[in-house]
Amino acid sequence: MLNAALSTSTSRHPVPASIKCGSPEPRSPLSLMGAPMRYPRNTEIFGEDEPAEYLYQVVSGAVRTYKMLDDGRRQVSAFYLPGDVFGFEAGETHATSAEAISDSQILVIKRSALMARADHEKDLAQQLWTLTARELERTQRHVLLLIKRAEERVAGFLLDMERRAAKAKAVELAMSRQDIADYLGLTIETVSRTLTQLQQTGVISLSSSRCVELRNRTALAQLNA
Amino acid sequence: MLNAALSTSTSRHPVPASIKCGSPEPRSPLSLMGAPMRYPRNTEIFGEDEPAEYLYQVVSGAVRTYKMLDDGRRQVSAFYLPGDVFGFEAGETHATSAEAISDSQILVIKRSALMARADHEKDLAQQLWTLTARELERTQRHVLLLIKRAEERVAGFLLDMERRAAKAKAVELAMSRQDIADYLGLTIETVSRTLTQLQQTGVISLSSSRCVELRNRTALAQLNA
DNA sequence: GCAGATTATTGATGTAAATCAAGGTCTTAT
DNA sequence: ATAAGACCTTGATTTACATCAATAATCTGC
Repeated sequence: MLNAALSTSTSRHPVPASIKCGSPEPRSPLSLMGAPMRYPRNTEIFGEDEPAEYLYQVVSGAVRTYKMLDDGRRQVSAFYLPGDVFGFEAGETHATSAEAISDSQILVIKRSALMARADHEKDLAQQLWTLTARELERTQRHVLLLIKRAEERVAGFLLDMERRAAKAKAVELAMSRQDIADYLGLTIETVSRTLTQLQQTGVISLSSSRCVELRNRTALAQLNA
Repeated sequence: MLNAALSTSTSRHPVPASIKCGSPEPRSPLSLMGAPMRYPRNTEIFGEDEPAEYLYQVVSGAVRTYKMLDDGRRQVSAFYLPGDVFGFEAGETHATSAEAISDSQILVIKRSALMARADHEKDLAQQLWTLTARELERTQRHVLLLIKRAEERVAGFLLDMERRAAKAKAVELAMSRQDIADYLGLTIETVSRTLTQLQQTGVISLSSSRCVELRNRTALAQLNA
């Protein structure tokens, strides 16, 4: 009952119901001709160690890539939102598996066709190289998150999501607490507690568990330093 | 004295003094024309956010790249051994700082010259792209290490060093415990204790603090799984 | 060889996050 | 509407690692 009191009166609904979450708008960093495909929630897009025949661009929805460890732990490598390109490997096989987090529309581009074109179109070759470089930068930021304390990891994650998400009053989190935990190297309990704590200190506000409003960006940025 | 007894009689010198550490031999993955430069131990090669004018290849010695966080923590991003190429950025500035771990000879190649050549030499462009992709894979393996327990991180680190080092009976660690700790997101004490423990269980043997013999690769691989 | 500095190890204690456990809330289907 | 299941939160306890502190080994120059 202390529990119920806390959750209904103070923590869970401190924001007007009018605040809506926005979904990101598709962007087009690369002029990609490809087949639009639909992937229902939780379906596999490709598997680890499968030949990397295609390159993917999210049109709508969200995607997670991950690796499974032998003992069942899962490391989520990245989240991809509308506009993002993923599945582009240097080698012949995928380094991770990919799944749709929610029902997603995804542009699927044949790798061989792309590479053939890149062979004589320098601009395209350059764009593909840039894609790899961006992915490297993203992964380096991920490393930087993983050496920090739980609160700092969550803060960094929220800022990243906000930066990449549609400009809206609040950030829609497409992924579950488990997904976030596996991305940040934490447990769902720690993620949940940390979010609650950030809410209690007024840094964020959760209108629902998947919709976060960043109320004090300065504080978050400080945690992310 | 328990201390002294332990360290002198059982743990510290269980291997014949004859076991020598090997240093890696220079390899040449890229035919790089560049100026050979000498960097004394602990000198800076480039700084974070500096314009990335050069690409570097280690000839001898060892290099660490790292980022400093606002509160003084240091994240070591990577170690580079003879043959390795580093400092190649997609953007115009370096994402990390780089320092020589030991006195090092390093080939320094002008980026603008390289890029100009790559513009009409497709093979070279391809090699440069591959470099970025390799770095990405390396960083992804680093992420995978950081979500694991201390013992697993150290095991993974040792296996990586062994794989990259010269074929020799034992692996020479060019870097300090602090460097290793900052790479693995641990403290020097935890790194030290973990190594001691691996030695006590017969998985490795330390002829000196910088020279490790992997006695049970299977056990290490299991930890690294 | 010895003094001082640097680096590494070890021990005692503290703490952030994991684990274990129980409810609560939201979603979906009947 | 209600039941079943997935997802999320919260509390109690444990634990892996950090921190604090001291000593030991190794390196460097005199």
